[in-house]
Amino acid sequence: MDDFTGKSGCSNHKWLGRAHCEMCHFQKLMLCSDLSCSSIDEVLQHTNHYQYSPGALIYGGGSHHKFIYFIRLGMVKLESITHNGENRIVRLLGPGNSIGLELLDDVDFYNHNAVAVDRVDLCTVPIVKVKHLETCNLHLSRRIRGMLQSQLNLADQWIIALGTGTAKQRVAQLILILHQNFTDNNGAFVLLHRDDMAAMISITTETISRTIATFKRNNILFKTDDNLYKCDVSKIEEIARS
Amino acid sequence: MDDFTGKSGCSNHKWLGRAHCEMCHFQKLMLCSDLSCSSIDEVLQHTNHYQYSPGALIYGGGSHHKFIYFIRLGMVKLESITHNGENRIVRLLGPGNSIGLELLDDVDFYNHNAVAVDRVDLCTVPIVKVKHLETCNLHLSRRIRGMLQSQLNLADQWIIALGTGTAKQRVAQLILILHQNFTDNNGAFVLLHRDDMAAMISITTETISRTIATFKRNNILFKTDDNLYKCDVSKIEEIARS
DNA sequence: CGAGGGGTTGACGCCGATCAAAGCTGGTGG
DNA sequence: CCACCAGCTTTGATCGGCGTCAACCCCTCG
Repeated sequence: MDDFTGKSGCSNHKWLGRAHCEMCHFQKLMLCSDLSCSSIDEVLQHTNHYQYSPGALIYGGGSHHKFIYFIRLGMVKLESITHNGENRIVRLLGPGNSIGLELLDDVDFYNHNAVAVDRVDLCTVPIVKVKHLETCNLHLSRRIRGMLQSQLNLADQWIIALGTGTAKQRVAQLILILHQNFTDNNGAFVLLHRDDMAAMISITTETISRTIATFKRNNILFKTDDNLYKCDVSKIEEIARS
Repeated sequence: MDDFTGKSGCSNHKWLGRAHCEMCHFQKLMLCSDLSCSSIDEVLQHTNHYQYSPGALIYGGGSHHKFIYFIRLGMVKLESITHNGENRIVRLLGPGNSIGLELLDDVDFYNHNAVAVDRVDLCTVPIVKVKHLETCNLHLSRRIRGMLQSQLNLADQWIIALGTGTAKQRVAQLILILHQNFTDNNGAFVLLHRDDMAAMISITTETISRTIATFKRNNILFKTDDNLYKCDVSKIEEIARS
């Protein structure tokens, strides 16, 4: 189940081949320009491209794979367990972000469970390779710092937006986040499962369901396609801002 | 008011001289060992040591000082404004942490208001100097990444601990955080103002007051000195874990 | 067809917000 | 030195929002 080195997919993920970074629009982001001390080819030989189906576990807090994951497609949720045993989602990440960066700090385990929400495409790079590159590639180390900073900004936004206010306000904030960060090319977004929302804004699934139902009735939120939604942004904002 | 380059203190902060990093236990952390491409002295000439009194604003979200701050002593709160205009505290930082790192990403403004809770001692380093060092000093760039990662861990903990559960549980979690991270050498900690707590756990000051009152009555929390408290850790944990 | 999982809706009770008032403390001025 | 005031904290009474428990609906899958 934890076979990340071989080629064949197991139940929850599928190997799509070595990464073709020369064709990847993330190359300029992650392995930019001048690699001086190590050949980029050497790294690429250890970079694999996988696909995960919805609900699949990418890594668990207890596991110690030694990889960093660069998200190419789809949505990943990072979840932790609270002290009284509940699941809590602390971040929602999309293409361009990467997960597992905590391993750069010489710790043995990931801090969260990472779970695919959508169908997710990602590239895995062995942590030792990233560490090695980091020591000699200025752009990469900057890029990594930037990714951490942006995740920190996300976490702050999470605290501010989803931790305060009434149920209606929180749901509205969550819809705003989905609308701003996870719209497809038609401007529509996928509504998460009720219990995922509950794990984000600390409100019961029933209350969330009720709130969303009233949003639909008031034509603030409407289904465009199967499980695809659009929203009246200004009204949602108005609700979110109390 | 924004004079950070001169020597004289203004109302809310006092210049304590150039930094004496050779005597500072943070040197090994921030400006470690081998500085190859730039002389450390050049940086130290721009590194100042300041002291802030309780409640003083270190920097504001709107201001663009160009400094990174290394906290040497005391407690700093980072606060943001929510969409409906309330203050929300997103992080509590102590000695060894640094604030203002977001400026490394070529943004013009800080992300938060940074306010001294205690009396705070800190060192300021111009952002351009840090950027310069970062490009040529491997240890420093690793150290910065580590600080960002630890702040990200703090933010996650914040989301998990303070965003979930009943009022009683949240207050207990907050006390645990204070106990774990901000005890003096006697094992006691300062209880924050009620409205600061309110800004952390999203609960009204009245409810917080009531909760703390019952904690005191049940001998779970007791005042040892003027505004210094200790707590029965196991009982607090028991409450926090529902 | 039935079983099962996720979503919706309803009824009710409690926790915590809200409004109000009264202690408490430190600072200021007479 | 005391009187006074302002700001913070505590406590009380009341009300509403949300959690809880339960039933039901809808869709998918076997």
